[in-house]
Amino acid sequence: MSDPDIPDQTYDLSTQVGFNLRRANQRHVAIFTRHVEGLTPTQFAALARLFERGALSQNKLGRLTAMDSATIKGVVERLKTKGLVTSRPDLNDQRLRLVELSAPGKALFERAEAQALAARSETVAPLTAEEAALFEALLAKLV
Amino acid sequence: MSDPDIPDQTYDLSTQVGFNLRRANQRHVAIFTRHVEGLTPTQFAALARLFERGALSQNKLGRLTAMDSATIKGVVERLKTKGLVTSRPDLNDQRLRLVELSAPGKALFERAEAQALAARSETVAPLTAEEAALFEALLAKLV
DNA sequence: TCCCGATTGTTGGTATACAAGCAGATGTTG
DNA sequence: CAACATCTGCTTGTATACCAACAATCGGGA
Repeated sequence: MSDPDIPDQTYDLSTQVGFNLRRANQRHVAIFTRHVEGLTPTQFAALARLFERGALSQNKLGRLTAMDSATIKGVVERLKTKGLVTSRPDLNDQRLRLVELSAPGKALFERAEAQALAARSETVAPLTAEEAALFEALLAKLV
Repeated sequence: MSDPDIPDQTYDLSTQVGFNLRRANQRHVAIFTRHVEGLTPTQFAALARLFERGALSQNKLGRLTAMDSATIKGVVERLKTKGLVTSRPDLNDQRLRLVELSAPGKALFERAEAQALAARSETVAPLTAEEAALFEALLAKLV
């Protein structure tokens, strides 16, 4: 996974953490894309939240998946195009649009869950089990 | 830094690493943006590589900064618009476009370096020095 | 020398990601 | 109840990020 063009030692230290966070994320997205057919990581995250919580307003769903309102709008739109979610106005609060999993969306998520698990395994494969647990704990402090 | 809307314990475990990598990267970009005026993290990375290596072909610069040819093209274009880099054809190999720092680009990078260092510090601030070193070492195995 | 595979840069398309500004709906407070 | 701040969702603009396809160029081998 290491590119001989990118030196490990001589790289400007001041940017390493940010640069490597970006690269690690890129690598994970690539792995996820190979494992999970038809869903991007963000789309999968949205489905996961809807699966665990049921109907949510679009903005609330965005907060739960770390996307701002402009981003979640596009994600929901594409999920709707695929028939995985539906959206309808909230009758009690006319500002809200309630987003909900469709039956195909629920079925797809349940299949995708195992694939996402495989992607996670491959992502942390360069680490031992102990290292992976430690890394995840430290990473959780940085979000 | 933690969002009460995003539960720490009950979140679907299968996506945690990828989801948190994405969030940690988002947080770093936000911190970087606050600290470094006028440069995105990717633009800074490109300037850093050009600073340490001198003139580089566009694709080579892309590989050194982990961007594909389509992405690096846009980055170089915007850096050129800002007058921070120049580009010219390579006389020995007509496929190549050599990209090089301009004097203002070099000056800006040298100022930005300290700011990027501050951004790095804030990014790992939730960790102790030992934890940060460990995290960086583990992260380096994942890129 | 001719051919052919590999590399470079470009383009078009899709998908995040965020800032800023907007209108409509809501809720609170004087 | 009326003024006001807040929230929601939308839109525009900018910036990654990657895939796929393409033309021009280069390099090596028959």
